[in-house]
Amino acid sequence: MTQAALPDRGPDTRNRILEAALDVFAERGFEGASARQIAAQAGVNHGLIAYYFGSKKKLWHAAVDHAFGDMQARLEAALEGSPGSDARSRAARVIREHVYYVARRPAFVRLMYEEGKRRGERMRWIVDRHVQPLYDTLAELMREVGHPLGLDPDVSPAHAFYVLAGASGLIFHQAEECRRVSGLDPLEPAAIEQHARVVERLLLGPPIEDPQETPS
Amino acid sequence: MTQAALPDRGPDTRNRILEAALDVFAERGFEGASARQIAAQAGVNHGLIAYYFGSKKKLWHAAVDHAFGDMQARLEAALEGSPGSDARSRAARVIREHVYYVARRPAFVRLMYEEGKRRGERMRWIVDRHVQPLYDTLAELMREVGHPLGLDPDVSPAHAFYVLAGASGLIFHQAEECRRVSGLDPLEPAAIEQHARVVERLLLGPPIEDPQETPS
DNA sequence: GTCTATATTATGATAGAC
DNA sequence: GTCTATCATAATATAGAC
Repeated sequence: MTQAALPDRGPDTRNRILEAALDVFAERGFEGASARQIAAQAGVNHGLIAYYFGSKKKLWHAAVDHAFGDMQARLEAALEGSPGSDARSRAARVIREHVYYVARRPAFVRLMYEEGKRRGERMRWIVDRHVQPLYDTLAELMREVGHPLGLDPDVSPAHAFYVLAGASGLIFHQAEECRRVSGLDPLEPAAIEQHARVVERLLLGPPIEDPQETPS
Repeated sequence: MTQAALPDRGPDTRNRILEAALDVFAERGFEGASARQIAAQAGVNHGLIAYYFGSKKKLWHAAVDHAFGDMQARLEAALEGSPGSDARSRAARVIREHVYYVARRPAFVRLMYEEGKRRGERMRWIVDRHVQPLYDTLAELMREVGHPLGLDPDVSPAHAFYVLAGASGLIFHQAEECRRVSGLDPLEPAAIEQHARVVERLLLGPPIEDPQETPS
């Protein structure tokens, strides 16, 4: 049961560091995060970061890859899970899946917002490796769905992409602020469901079918 | 003309530090920003920060107050500038004003996103002093406009508030990422106007009047 | 009002004991 | 695999010269 205090817990230690790194990098940014702080949050000695990852920079790369692992699998499942349905239904599934994913991992959104705002090698790396495939998938899906935002076909999909990303994610990115300013805890299940409904309706218009099932 | 290299330029030096502080705090966060870096960007000696503001913390407070000065004046002007018009028109003016403001001062959005994600005294200070009045104004405006998002009256205005803030601001917050992933420069005038149209239509539905004038 | 010098602390990285 | 000790560097803040 309580094997955490024993030695020889290598794989577990490595994962604990990766999870802690996502949280701390997301909260403080790469420069603001200290390796000692990540180690403390993971409950391990700070020397182990060098042992497992070599440097703070390599730890950051590993943490981002780790975080995108889940998400891509979930989005692909949402897209392929309903193969026969129409574009609007698949778009609705993707939107709901995204809202629920983001609500469950606010640190993921914070890291994305943090790194996307600054030119530099980390931004280029994360965009080319992870954001670009997402963007292409979403742009294709929006093309199929027929521009429900009233966009002309020659308008860049970037507007819709960032409207979706911002409308979905900011309330969870700013969860603490939201609590203080409005009294609403956006991480409450009812609030997550409400936000998913708002974003889906916003981007796709009123539902024309039965409501989608709640992502697990 | 070129008085910048002479001594006794007190008020100018102070303002240069405030503008540089907004940029650097927005980009690196409070902890990640160094007073030396702010001084370097302002083109002044780093000792002057202690002279004018006493500490990095007090400089941060002053920079935030300075940044909110503009914005509140602009939003009030947008609300009061068309006293006779209906709620939808005033909401459209506020939304367009907000999109244009955010596009022109991405550092402002970055600082708001940066500080809103973390519990702490800076978040409490900025919310109580600046965000809360904005939220109350927007919530009242949305109540008047009749919940165009299809929200029930008992749904928290927080959903719409963060949908608006995220949909409006993220593309400018992530301007560098947007350029790389899509090729679109969101700070181009045509892109700003396009984004304002998308967000207005998204939140308020298709326009029923003549198009609003472009904010100056 | 501007700048230099320095005290103190914290960081990333490494070497080596167990 | 894990932990302690240590080094070189960079940060904030302060004191004080001009």
